[in-house]
Amino acid sequence: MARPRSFDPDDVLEIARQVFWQKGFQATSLDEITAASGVAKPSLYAAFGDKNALFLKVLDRYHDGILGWAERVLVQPGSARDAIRQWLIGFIPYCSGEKGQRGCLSVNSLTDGSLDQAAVRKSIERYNRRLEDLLRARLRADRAEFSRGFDPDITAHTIMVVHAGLMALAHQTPDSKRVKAVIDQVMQLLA
Amino acid sequence: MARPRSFDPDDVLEIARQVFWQKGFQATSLDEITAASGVAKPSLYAAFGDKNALFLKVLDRYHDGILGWAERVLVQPGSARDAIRQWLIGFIPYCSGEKGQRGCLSVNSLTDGSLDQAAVRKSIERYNRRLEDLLRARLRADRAEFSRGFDPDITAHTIMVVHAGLMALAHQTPDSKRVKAVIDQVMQLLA
DNA sequence: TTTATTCTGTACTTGATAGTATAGAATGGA
DNA sequence: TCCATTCTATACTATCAAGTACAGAATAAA
Repeated sequence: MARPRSFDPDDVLEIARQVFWQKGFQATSLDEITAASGVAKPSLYAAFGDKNALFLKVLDRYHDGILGWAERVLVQPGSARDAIRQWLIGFIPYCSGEKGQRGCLSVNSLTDGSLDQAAVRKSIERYNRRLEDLLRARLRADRAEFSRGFDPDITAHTIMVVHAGLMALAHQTPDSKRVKAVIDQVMQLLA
Repeated sequence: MARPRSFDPDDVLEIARQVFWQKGFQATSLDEITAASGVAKPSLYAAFGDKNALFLKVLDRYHDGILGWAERVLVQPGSARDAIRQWLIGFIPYCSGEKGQRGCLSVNSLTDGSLDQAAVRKSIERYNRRLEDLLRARLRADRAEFSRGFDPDITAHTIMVVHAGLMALAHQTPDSKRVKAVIDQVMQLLA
């Protein structure tokens, strides 16, 4: 029995994500989000809270999206090798070429010294922990694939490091072939 | 025949580096650098130019420091394996524990979307290129160490990716043992 | 149609910061 | 001692962004 909201919050989060992703948290003003979304500041504040809270919602949404996809890919039947390889290959469009230039919102935020808000750190830590858990679980489950000395725990972490490195260097717009070659080489560790 | 400068520019660059490194470019105000260095803004502007120029000088100085060290370590006698291993091991104090929390100034700047100033990109690209060149040159020179299928070029790039990944994840203050385990595992690729 | 309620848009306040004007201080030479 | 020159410190301006007050618009129920 009141005036309904004139925008879809999820649409605005999607637009805000693009702006934050492109320019980073600090450099993004709410006026830019207003301009991009057509939603004025008071409505943004009413719907999402202040700038920090809005960013946190955007980041969580971003994490959920990637985690959902990872859960699907990393649990598929077949060998652990193939599942993990496919998972890494799936990042290539996002860490090479023009599109890769923005890198990964999560890695960008992690390396942003101005974002020491505890909540942002927590969100990223949780995200990384869950990804690594998925990798480790799969490697442990299919341990029979690998040689005797194989260590699923360290390997899971190494893959996380490689993933973060690819996303960091994505800002230099590497060629997708180059990225693929790195992934192929790292996959040698799963043996 | 005029009043001499009352500060050593190199000292100020060192202090500015610490502040920029801790908080990032955007979040660092010149007032903070003034407070940390004791040098007032007009003197900073006279000596270094505006904030962008100051940051660029800081970043170049940072790059030169690491490159100097890399040149020494990566050219030392013995096997390429040992040289590269030692080089990676040398980063451990900077990408683990309390001290590692700030990460790497170069990686942090690379992933900072607000820093699309061409000059900063160039500086980082040049730095990464020179590091990768050093790695590649050493791997090529000692190719005899490795098996027939070994590819020095891709391996050099993979090491750069791992390096960037370690520096990105450094912000989560990993245990140094964990970092060392990753390095040990990646060194398996040099065989 | 009226009304309570919630949303929206304009315009404002407040605070922070990049960059600078200007006056005065410190130096080496005449 | 005095002066030309260059540096320094205070204080200022201008700009920009976060957050908000308030008036008016839109809805559903009565």
